[in-house]
Amino acid sequence: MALAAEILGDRWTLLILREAFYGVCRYDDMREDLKAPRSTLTDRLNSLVARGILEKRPYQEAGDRVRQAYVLTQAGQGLALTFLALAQWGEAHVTGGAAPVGVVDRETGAPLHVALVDAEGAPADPARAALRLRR
Amino acid sequence: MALAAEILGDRWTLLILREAFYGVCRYDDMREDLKAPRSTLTDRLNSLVARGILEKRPYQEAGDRVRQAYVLTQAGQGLALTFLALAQWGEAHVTGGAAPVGVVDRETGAPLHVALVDAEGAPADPARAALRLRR
DNA sequence: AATCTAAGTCTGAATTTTGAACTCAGATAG
DNA sequence: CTATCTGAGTTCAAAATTCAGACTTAGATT
Repeated sequence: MALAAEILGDRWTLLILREAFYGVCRYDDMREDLKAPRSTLTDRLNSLVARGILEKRPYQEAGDRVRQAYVLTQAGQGLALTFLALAQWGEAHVTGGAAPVGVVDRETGAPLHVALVDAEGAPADPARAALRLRR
Repeated sequence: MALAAEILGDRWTLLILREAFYGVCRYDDMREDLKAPRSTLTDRLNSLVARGILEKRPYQEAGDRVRQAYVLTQAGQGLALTFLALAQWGEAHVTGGAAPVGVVDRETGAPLHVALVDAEGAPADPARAALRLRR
């Protein structure tokens, strides 16, 4: 987890990834949303690409020149659960219970949540969880 | 989630919280484990206390003077799922699948994992999840 | 030929982080 | 009682990072 901390332990990186999860993928759009300094944004995007979390994909809209899109890789998508858990936490503990957002199924709109489950999918109490070395 | 990013978006804060989850609660123990500069560690611990994530609790061991312990508050405990999800991600994507650690039930040792579930507890695909404003 | 725009690079000033040394208060040793 | 030790900080100057804002570049448009 030390490496995960190294990757995510940065104010802008977390926010950039949130943008990516929202589907924002262009440099200037992110810059506008986040109001991050250009040099810092460039730097963070490059590290995320170097780490294999984002991918720089050239694309071309009709009658326009080639642009760069930053999109989540498979590994980047894998962070979704972490972000959802974080959003859920913010909802419960930071905004004081008056939840402005919730996690839902994007098609049916049914409420979803992140939970700890055992091998059979039965819910488990997070307080019982421990990190163990595997053999 | 912007606030969550503000709180966690920091290299040391993430590592400090990991220590707290492992049960390390004394300043000097953390300093030794993390090799963080004293001033930075002091600063981060204070912000975490100010945010209500850690609590500074005086305690006294027999024949010793009073010490300070930094322990997770209820809100801090709430971050467990986020951390477990992050550990699970690191396991799957950073360490290249050769997982050194896993999440288990601390009493039975049964493997656990973080998952997205619907209202009935049935598993859902994280790719289907979206953040929505609540009415 | 001049202008526009997305996506940068460059620059010097402001802020944050760092390591090392110093402080302070209570416990314990001599 | 005086000296010493230790946990938990402060303080300080040097080094690294971040910032805002100006400049650059390569295609597309006027």
